[in-house]
Amino acid sequence: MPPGTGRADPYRVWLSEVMLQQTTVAAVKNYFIRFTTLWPRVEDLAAAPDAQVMAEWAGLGYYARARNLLACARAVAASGGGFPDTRAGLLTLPGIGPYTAAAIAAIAHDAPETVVDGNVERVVARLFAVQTPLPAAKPELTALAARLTPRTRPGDYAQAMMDLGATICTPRSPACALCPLSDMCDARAQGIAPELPRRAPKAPKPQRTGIAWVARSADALLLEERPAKGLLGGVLAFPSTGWDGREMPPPCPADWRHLGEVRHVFTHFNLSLTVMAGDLAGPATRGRLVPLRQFDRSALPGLMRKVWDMARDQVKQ
DNA sequence: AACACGTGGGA
DNA sequence: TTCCCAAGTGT
Repeated sequence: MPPGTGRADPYRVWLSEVMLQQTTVAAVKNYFIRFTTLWPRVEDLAAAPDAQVMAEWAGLGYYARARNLLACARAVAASGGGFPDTRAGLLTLPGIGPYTAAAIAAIAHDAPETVVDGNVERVVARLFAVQTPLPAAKPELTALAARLTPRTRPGDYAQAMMDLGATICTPRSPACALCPLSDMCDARAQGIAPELPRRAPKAPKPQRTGIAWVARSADALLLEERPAKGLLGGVLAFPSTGWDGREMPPPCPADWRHLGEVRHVFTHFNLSLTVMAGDLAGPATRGRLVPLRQFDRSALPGLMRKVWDMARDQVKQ
C-alpha cells in the first residue's frame, strides 16, 4: 500500500495492534500470519470456536486479549457494518482502549488522531524534557503529543513516531546522533535523554509456589480449561493448585512421582511450580482426558509448556 | 488510582 | 543471574 492512502484493512490493523499490545514485533509475527491465514476476514474469526482461538493465541500471553478479540470480532460481525471508523466508535469495542482506537483510526482511516504508546511517551518525554515520572506523566505526555500530530498523513506520522522510539530513541542508549529530531530535543540539550522518561519505583515481585499434576491414562493426558477470568484465563492447562500456597488435593488418584520445579516469571510475581507425574488410577475430579494423538504442546501457555517439557519423557516413555 | 494480566529478548 | 521492559486494557 502506498504511504498515506489510509487504505489498510481495518481488520488487519486491529488484529496486529491488539497482538502488539505489550508485545514485541518478533513475538507477534508468526501469530499474525497464522491468524490471518486461518481467518482472513473478521467474519471468519467471529465464527471460530472459542477453544480454537485460545489455542492459537497460546504462548502470546495476556489471554484476556484473546477473549476480548473474539468478543470484538463477534460484535463487529454482528453489526454488519465492519469496524467503526472513528476513535469514539472503536473505543466502545472490547479490548480496544485509547491507544488501539487511535491507531486504527489513524492508520486504517487516516483520521488525525494522536497515537500514544510507550514509544511515543518516551520520545515526547525527551523532546520536552518532562521530569514527571510515569505513569502520572501520561496525561501531560498525551497533551504534548497531540500538539505534534499533523493533519496530513496522521497514520504514517504515528507509525514513524513509534518506529523512532523503537529504533533510535530507545530506552537505554538512544542514538541521538542519528535522530532527525535531535536539534529540537530538550533532553538531548540537557544531556539527560537516557534518563527519561522517569518512572515511579516498582514494587518487588513476591515469590509464589504451587503444584501441577501431569496425569496419564493409557494414551491420554488429563487437562483442563482454566477459568475464564483471571490468570491464564480460558487457556488449556495441566490441573494445578492455586499459587497462593494453599493445599489442594490432586485431580485424580495416582502414584505421584516428583519430577522437579518449573520457574516462571509473571508480570507481578515469580512462580516456582512443582511438577508431579503419575498414571491415572481412578476417576478424575477435574479436567478431561485428551488423547495424546490430539494433544498439541503449542495449545498450552508458556508456563504449561515448561511443565510438559519436564514431564514428556516420563509420560511418553 | 492502583493493580492484574504473559512472555521473551537484550544488556 | 538479574533486571528492564514492549505497539495497553479492564476493573
